[in-house]
Order: sequence, then structure tokens, then C-alpha cells
Amino acid sequence: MIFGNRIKELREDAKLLQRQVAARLELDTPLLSKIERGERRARHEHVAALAKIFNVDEKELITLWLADQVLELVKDQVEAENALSIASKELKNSKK
Amino acid sequence: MIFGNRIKELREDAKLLQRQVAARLELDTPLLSKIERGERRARHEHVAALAKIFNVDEKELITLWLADQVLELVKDQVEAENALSIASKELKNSKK
DNA sequence: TTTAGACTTGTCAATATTTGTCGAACTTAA
DNA sequence: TTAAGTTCGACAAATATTGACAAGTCTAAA
Repeated sequence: MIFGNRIKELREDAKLLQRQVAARLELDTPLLSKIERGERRARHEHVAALAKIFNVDEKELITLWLADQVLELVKDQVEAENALSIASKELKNSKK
Repeated sequence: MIFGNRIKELREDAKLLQRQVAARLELDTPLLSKIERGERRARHEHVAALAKIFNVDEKELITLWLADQVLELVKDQVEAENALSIASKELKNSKK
């Protein structure tokens, strides 16, 4: 739950309440709570909005958010590590 | 489309038709065709069944199948490589 | 050429999953 | 205790995925 931890940290550093951040994302507090704890997934637009709110590079958050989804996908799969390694190679390959 | 290519290759090596393999998976030919071309995703059970049909290690296929899903998830995301790298680190970390 | 077989395409309904909301239940600090 | 912040559980609505079908293309043999 890298992404959730990070945005919770950013929120606390900014001394904002879930209620306040949730309002700016136009979703309710319980949902933001779930996102912070990784129980629910943020949407791409929310990630962008969060970067604005906390004034951080959107790329940083997107990266964590993506990484979380990858982890969610491969977790409790025996071949997780191999799969990631293959995906990584393939990605570099196809970039040409 | 690593997984699809692989099962197509296995199928051709085994000199089987889509129709025949599809029958053993209990799904129709067009769907298998799509799976081979990566237009549709195979289910976990199908991967297991395919390993049996072609007499290969299930892990090999699962790995490719997972890698495909990871690629699908991160493709056309700018931070794809970073995200994979972070996910990979995190995975190794959490394994303890 | 036609025909037959293998494969592909597009579309649809059924199902499953995800999303956001609500009321209520915690938790913590005064 | 209260009050504010957060979390929980259940639900309906919105989305996505699944598998099937009919119709299409392509190739090779007749």
C-alpha cells in the first residue's frame, strides 16, 4: 500500500483532514479513507488532483499508484517475480 | 502478447486446430482465437488446462500469462518502467 | 472459379467487478 | 461524557468482462 501511505503522509504534512481532501476530489470521506488504506483504488483523475492539492510532481504519485496496482495483480501468485522480470524486459524491448 | 503467442506456438507444434483446443477448454473457437491474439484474457483455469493439453509446466504458462496482464496494466503509462521497478523491489521486500 | 475448412471480426446478453454513498460504529482527546 | 476524525459494512449504480453467436475473411484444394 505504497500509494495510500504516501497520500496519507502528504495529507498529514499539509495538516488537512480527510474530509477536506475528499471534498476537493469530490468524493466522500469514507472512500478517501479506504483509498488511503488501500482498500479501494484511486482513479487516475484523482491521482492527478491529489498531486495538485499537495503540490507534488504528478509523476511521483502516478508511479506509486501504478506500482500498487501491479502488486495487487501479482500478489499471491507464485510466479510473481518472474512475471515482473519478464514484463520489464518486454517493456524495454517494445520501446524501440 | 507473450502468452497468446506461446499457446499458439504450442498448439501448432501439437498440430491441433483451434477448434480442438477450444473444445477441451469448453469454450468456442472465436474466443480461443481472441485469446491467442491477446484480444481477450484467458482465465486461470484455462491456463492450467492448456498446460495439461500441451504437456508443459503450468508455471511457465502462468508466468507468461501474468506478465501479459502486467504489461496490459502499465502499457501507455509514462512511468511504467519505474512502477515495475518499485513493484519488484517491494515484492522482494515483503517476502520476508 | 467454386467450395470447404480454419480462423477472425463484430456484437450482444449475462455476469461479475468496481465505484461511490450512506448510516452507523469505532477511536481518541478533551 | 462529548465531539471530531476516521473506519466499517451494506447497498445500488456504473463499468468491465465473459462467453456465445452470426457473419466475415483468407487460403488451398478441387
